Amino acid sequence: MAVPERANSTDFRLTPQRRAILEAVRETACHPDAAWVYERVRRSLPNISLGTVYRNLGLLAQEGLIRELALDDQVSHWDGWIEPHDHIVCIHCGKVANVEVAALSDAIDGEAEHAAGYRVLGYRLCLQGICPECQAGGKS
Amino acid sequence: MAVPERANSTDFRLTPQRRAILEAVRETACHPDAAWVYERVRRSLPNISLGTVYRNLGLLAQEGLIRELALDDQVSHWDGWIEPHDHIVCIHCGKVANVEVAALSDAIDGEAEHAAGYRVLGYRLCLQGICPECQAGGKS
DNA sequence: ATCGTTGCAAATAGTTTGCAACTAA
DNA sequence: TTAGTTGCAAACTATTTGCAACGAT
Repeated sequence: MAVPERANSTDFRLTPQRRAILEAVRETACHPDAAWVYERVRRSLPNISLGTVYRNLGLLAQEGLIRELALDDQVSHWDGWIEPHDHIVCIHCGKVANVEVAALSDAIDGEAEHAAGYRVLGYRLCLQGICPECQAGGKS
Repeated sequence: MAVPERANSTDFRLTPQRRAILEAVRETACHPDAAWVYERVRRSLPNISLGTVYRNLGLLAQEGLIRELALDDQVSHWDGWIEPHDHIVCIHCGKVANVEVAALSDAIDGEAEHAAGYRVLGYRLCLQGICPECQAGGKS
């Protein structure tokens, strides 16, 4: 369960920019996109560029330190929690929460033989719903 | 099970462009993107513009005549089969096939109470795997 | 010295939009 | 004659890339 502190590649330097990006993604529960991370990191590193943020979000994910989310959005979102889990998106406000659908992995493995002859390696699941706040606000 | 021929809105005209786009999406099993549809439709309507294709893919989906896919791709894909079903993408060649994971809906409903207080309305599932052709081609 | 990394700016890809002309009821 | 639709082109958004300068080993 320990969060990796060290990257996989030997020649992957954890520069101040990368550390700040990693911390920004880890410290929030909001599943941010690149623009959010950019604004957040600029507080401590005002000269960082958006290109560097994009570059390093991808590289950090490649190193296994963060995860790219599979939301149905046209912008990429990122998650500092790298254990396998899924997400639910509020269709009203867009807020994202983590969900663990334990029974799902089994259900999917059980259905694998129906998968048109494909060998099934994994899945991406994203639930849609209404968050507690929007329910309270009278959204149906 | 009948495929709708008529759109939901009264003032939605099934113009030649729209009919051609609809037929193109329905006639193929390849789950095409806008560029593919554009090229296909240009055979019969050489002057159609890409903007019209984009516009009408969205409108046809809004009318319930086609579906937008929830693949993990940065480009939108479309499906003429509008009954609820999911998809599996080959991680080698990108080919998309339909899958029906019957047990899934129940499994997800059963897990709904764990969904961080959200009211669960639906889900998007996309399996990843290796297609028969790539398996035969020696891909692991 | 080397080689990964950065900031900047330009480029790219996919998609959307404004608008005048067109078209069917 | 009106309201929806089209083709065109420009605009837009998210992201990627080329490159010279920088910096840690």
